[in-house]
Order: sequence, then C-alpha cells, then structure tokens
Amino acid sequence: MILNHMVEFQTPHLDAVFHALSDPTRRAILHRLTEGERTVSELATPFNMSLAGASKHIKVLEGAGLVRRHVQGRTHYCQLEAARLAEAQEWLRTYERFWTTRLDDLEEILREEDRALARSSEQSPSSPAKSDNTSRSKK
Amino acid sequence: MILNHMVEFQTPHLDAVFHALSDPTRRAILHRLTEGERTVSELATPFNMSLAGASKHIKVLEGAGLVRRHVQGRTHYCQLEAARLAEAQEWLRTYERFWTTRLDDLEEILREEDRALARSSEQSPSSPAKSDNTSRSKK
DNA sequence: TCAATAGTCAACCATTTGGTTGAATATATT
DNA sequence: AATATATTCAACCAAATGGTTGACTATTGA
Repeated sequence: MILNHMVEFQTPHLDAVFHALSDPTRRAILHRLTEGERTVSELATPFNMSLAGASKHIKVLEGAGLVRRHVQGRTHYCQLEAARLAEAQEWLRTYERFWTTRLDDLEEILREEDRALARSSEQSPSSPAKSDNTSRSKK
Repeated sequence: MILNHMVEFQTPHLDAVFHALSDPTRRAILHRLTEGERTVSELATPFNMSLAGASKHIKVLEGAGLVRRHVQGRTHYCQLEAARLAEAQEWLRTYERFWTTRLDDLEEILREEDRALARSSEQSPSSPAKSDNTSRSKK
C-alpha cells in the first residue's frame, strides 16, 4: 500500500523535466528555441557564461528530452522538443480544479473538504472545528 | 539587449515552483493534499523517511508558495495553494503551439521558422540550407 | 598544411540538495 | 508534575548542481 503510493509517483520523466525547467538560463534557452533551430554557440552567446557552461545546460535539457540535437559537420543544431513539456502540463492539469473558480468545481472542492474533515475528525475527534480558517470561508 | 533578455526570465517564482515539483516525494505530497488538509505527520507517514526529512520537503513546498500552513496548538495543518501551479502552467502554455498539431498552428510555426531562418542566415549567410532536416520536413 | 572555429571532456570548486540523527520547544494528556 | 506527542532545529553527510578553466577532437577555410 505504501509501495503502491510510491510507484504512482515514480515518474523520472517528470523529475527530469521539472528539474530542467527550474533553472532560468535553461528556460531562456528553451524560449530562444521557440524562434527556431539554434546552434550551441548561438544559444550560449546571450549568457554571461562560458561555452562549456552553456553546453552543460543544453545537455540537461537534452537529457530531459526537451531538446533534440543534430550534428552537421562541427556545428550542433538544437531544436525544441515539446512533447515532454506537454507531459508536464498534463501533470499540472490535475491541479487545475484547485485554482479554477467555476462554481461546479468549487462545489466539488467543498465536497472533498467535507470528506477530508470527516476523515481527520475520525483520527482526532477532539478538534472538529479544524479547518475553519481554510478556503471554506466562502465570503 | 542582453540584459533585456535576462530580465525577461528572472522569475524566481518559477525557479522555486519548478524546483519544488522536480522531486517525486514533493509531488506525492501535493497530490495527497488534493484530498484535503493534512498535518505534517500525516503527510510524512507514507514515506520511508524521517519526520524531519518530510518536514524539510514541506518547507520547500511552502517556500515555493505551493503549500500554506496554519498551526493549531502543536499540530501544523498543511493546505494546497494552487495559484503558483497556475503560474507554472501559464508558462508552459507558451509552448503549447509546439506540441499541438492543429493546422493553423502548424502554419504559424512554419511562418516563424521562416523568420528564424531569415535571421540566422543574416548572421551566417554561408549556410542557407541550415534547417533542412527539421520539423520543416513535412513528409 | 596550418590556423581558426565549434564543441566536448575532465578536473576542479563552492553551494545546494536530500537525507540522517539527536536535542530542543511547545502543546496535550494523565 | 510527569510524560507523551507534534514538530522544528542544528549539525552533519554524501551526492548533485552550476559554474570555471585548460586540454582535446573534429571540421572548416586559407
């Protein structure tokens, strides 16, 4: 049961993708690639960083499957590979209902909170007013 | 101009959010919080990890603004705070057109690639056939 | 053939990360 | 008052991260 829970989140894809996106230089590189294919040195020049440094970042992006590279002679052309970004967005979509404020969603959220309340007051019946200062305060 | 480019991506919010999401334990904690408010020890138990370890993860999530905490006596209740996830999704939305295959999007992509090609051949006029084996190769 | 260009690789470095343990703090319970 | 519970804190550790430099490889151009 614990194992079940863990396995459900053993998604190394997402680990790598989110980690790749957590660096501003790498996000800038990705953004640059939306304009089209770019060579490694083209990608490196805007940054106050050695070529080797930029090369490392590109390799991280490649490792996360966000960039593809094709070598032509001595120059390496990098291309945005967006599929894995779609996976990341798909993961985020699960949480959409927690920031959308549409009424039917709100209703569902309230129902879930009630269930949560019920369950937590089973565990500690002495504090029934537990979540009085949560999103439940619908003013 | 270089500075412009850098500033555009100085979004420490996103740094923190994506970094928080890059760890499977933390994603599992977030998922758990979709079921409702949870205490720190409730969140910690499913993981093969000390309480202090889990506490650290929760603090990372809090630092990224993904979790809010309200203390009641000795117990700390954690709550999902999805707004920053929305920001992350917003960032990803910029890249949607690169994985959607709707025809009008494709058309736009091709137009942009042309512009990119034009620009890069300004920079290095000797390689006009640069992106012959890119997404441009439409079967 | 020789020099310049494009890029990687390996070694190194400081900092961050993800984890631990043991002690400390604060609240509940008996 | 004494004990148990919930949690943090501080110190520590190994590994990963983001960066550097210098040497190496391979291709291109003169």
